[in-house]
Amino acid sequence: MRISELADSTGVSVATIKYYVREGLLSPGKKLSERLADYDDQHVRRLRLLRVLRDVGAVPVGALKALVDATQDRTASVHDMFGKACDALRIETTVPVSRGDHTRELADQIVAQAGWTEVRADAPERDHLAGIIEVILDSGLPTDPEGAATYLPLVDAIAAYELGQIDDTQDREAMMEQMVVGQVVLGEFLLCLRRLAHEHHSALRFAGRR
Amino acid sequence: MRISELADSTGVSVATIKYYVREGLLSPGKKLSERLADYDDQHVRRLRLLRVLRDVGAVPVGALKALVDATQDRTASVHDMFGKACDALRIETTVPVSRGDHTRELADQIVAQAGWTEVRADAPERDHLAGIIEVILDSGLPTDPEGAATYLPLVDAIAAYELGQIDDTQDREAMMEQMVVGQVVLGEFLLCLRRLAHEHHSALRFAGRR
DNA sequence: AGTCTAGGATAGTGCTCCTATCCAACAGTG
DNA sequence: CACTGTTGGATAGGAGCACTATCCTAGACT
Repeated sequence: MRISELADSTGVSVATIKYYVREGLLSPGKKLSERLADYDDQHVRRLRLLRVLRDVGAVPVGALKALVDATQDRTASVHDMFGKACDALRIETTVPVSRGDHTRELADQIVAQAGWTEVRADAPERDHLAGIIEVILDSGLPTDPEGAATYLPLVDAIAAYELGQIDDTQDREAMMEQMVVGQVVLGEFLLCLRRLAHEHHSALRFAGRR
Repeated sequence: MRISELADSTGVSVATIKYYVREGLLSPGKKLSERLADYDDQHVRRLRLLRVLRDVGAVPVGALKALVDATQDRTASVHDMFGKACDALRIETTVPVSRGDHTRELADQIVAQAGWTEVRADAPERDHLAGIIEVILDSGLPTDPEGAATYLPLVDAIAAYELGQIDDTQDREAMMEQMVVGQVVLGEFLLCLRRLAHEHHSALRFAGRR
């Protein structure tokens, strides 16, 4: 398959494909000659994946690169690979770097309380959680921070379900794809459902009120 | 309070404050004279809110404007106001406009199954859900689409809890603020917890595997 | 009286994600 | 074999967003 066919069958422009190749998101086609290369189904798959992540998840190109790199590293275990994927997909929102150890302690406490014993002690996600907690406390949200307890079993059930869906009879790359798409697309799905539920419950409570 | 003091006490630059005023995110200070205006605590609050939404939620400035406008419209009920907030906060990710009615039906079915009877029949969120479902089906995710059933009670519990936290003894604007911050910051909180849970469950399942 | 600052307008910056153009080297076609 | 068209590679250009910097003059403060 030549580059123009690849473009046609994915709906991504030739210029964009070249850009992705330059950025290392897509391997160059197998060179048939100096001026002709061959692309295969792998390229189609990869390109579709990249577009879904960008279109639905607004994943920045740099994060996509990190994802690709993580898949490439064949020395890492599947779990380490997933860990890198999580790190890459945590969109860099600016949460304050926790000004004290207090919120970090709270974060660790939450993880412990949830029973997530396998989370690395130095996972960047823990700091991120601490940052978010700090924002919550600062914002004067009426939410009692201990209310985290409400979330934990629910979130755990969701994550367990999602992980359970992964088909581990396939190869590394396919598993990574499932993990990443699941994280991004099902994340959107989740937030979308949540907004719908908000609308419903808000109606019950505030429908007539001015 | 003059503009420079407002800038100092919120950490937002004077130039940015002027920009926000221009964009209608912040009302101009009360003019004391042709060349001097007075800003008060309301401005500080608003500015802090805007920064949290942008920093944590990466909410685009245009969406912030929509949020402000929704708050301003005093003819709408609290519920309508919340509805507009939801619409504004649905970050415009490009999900395909459902190519058939099939996914839209699935979406409606899910809403019905969840028991969210109060969701408007023409809520844009329904179409968004349909789009996401379409992406899920297209991606060859191993997730059985009926698996939505797993999510519904969990999401419903989360949303009900969050709505329950809103303190309705306060005024419109304060309620809106709680709603919006809750949606954005607690949304981040939720996704962060979910990533942690993913790490835990992935470790249990794939720790040793290459 | 002189310096400083506010407010308003407008232009420019930095970043990201493409998109367009140019080029020489082939490939396929008659 | 000539001709048209496409390719990979390089590089420049452009759109959109969220600011940021500059300029200006009326008025405040000392």
